[in-house]
Amino acid sequence: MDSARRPRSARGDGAALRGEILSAAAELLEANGNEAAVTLRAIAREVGITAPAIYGHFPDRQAILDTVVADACAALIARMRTAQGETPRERLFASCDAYVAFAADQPARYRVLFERFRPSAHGEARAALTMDTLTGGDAFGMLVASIGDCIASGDSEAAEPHAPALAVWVAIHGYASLRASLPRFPWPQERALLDDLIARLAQLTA
Amino acid sequence: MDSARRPRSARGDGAALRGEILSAAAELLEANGNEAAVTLRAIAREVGITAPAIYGHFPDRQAILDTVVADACAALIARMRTAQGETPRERLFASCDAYVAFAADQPARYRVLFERFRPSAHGEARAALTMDTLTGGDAFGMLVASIGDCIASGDSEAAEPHAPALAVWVAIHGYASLRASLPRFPWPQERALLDDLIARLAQLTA
DNA sequence: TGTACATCAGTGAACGCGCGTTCACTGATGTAC
DNA sequence: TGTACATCAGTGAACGCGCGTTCACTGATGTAC
Repeated sequence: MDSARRPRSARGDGAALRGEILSAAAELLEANGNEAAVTLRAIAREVGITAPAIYGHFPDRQAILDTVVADACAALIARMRTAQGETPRERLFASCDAYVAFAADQPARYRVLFERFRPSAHGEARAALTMDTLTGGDAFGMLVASIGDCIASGDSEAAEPHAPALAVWVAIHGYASLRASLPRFPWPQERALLDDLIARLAQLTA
Repeated sequence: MDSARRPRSARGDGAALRGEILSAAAELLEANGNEAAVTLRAIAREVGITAPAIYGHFPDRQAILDTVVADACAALIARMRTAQGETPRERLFASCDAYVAFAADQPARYRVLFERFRPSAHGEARAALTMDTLTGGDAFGMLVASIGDCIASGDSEAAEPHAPALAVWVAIHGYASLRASLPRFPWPQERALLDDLIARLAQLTA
């Protein structure tokens, strides 16, 4: 609740407010854990402007949420893409780590990401485009490729990469979601569980 | 949107409305997919009464949502408990099936169930009691017991049941959540994926 | 160099809406005498 | 058997609130002549 008034941007820097609006929206989303808390008035309070000033940068409230989610999606993919590793096996673990770390760092955005794919009662699923991005050539595609590399190098005993990649995705999604939902559950220490899920489902060799 | 007015209950049957309120709340939750849609006025419209009539049966709006979630939690556990099977292995599959089927039938309630465990910014996590119920002696405990039986019968190669049970829980939660979130994803047919997850993570013998 | 003007980056007041909740009430129905 | 009364199961009007969005505006700043 930053009640201080924000100094007006200089002449050419009107676009600076756009970024502050998006940051505030993301912050409100993470702090409250639900989209309903991200109101134009709450954003305005956070940024230190009045609510109508937002309309200079976004056509309506929904556009802000759409952008926050699209940015989060891009960030997740970027994070997976830059995951490093010496061997195919290490690259697979690094990609999964990046995925899980993203969900741990930005749990509300991670959750809202998936809520947006679900076709709603009113109108079609939002961000259908981002679904293709996530499941098509990118996040899921990277898992398939990574497991394909493990098969080629002999690190995985799987016959083909698609089915194991889907199994791994389901498992790391479950891991990320459940850890976020049940922080008080006595989770095993370190990475034992996550590594076990990946190793068994990607059919890695001992 | 049932706009017909509901006939007044007979003298002793005032409690009948309570059930109709809970059904309408659950229906609104499933139809809209979010808690915000479950308003007292929407419930009243659905049932065919006026909103203040609800206060005869629940102290406030939150109590209705709490009850819907608690009922869902009890239904999930009951469904798992009545899952049948000839062998330990079949009983494990049947329990997991029951879990996944519940999430598929009542996706919004399943999701909200977990949202409630998450400690929120304002106040502590609601329904901490139900968390113990779900993770303690019941849903998770049933998985542990079931895998323990598989180990005893030689159906599982695991050394102990706790870690595999957690892995299986994570995986079937991921499976249930992801299928609900991405209904348009090209999921493999039949039960191939789910069975594979369970078999590998519970370390079942071939 | 001075000045009129256009533009930019917002403000402040107001609108109509649906919401949770309260309050006083109403009309049917059972019970006591 | 009749009647006064208590109780039950709600209704209807109203409250204050925060919301998304609109509208007319304002004051600083750059630009043309």
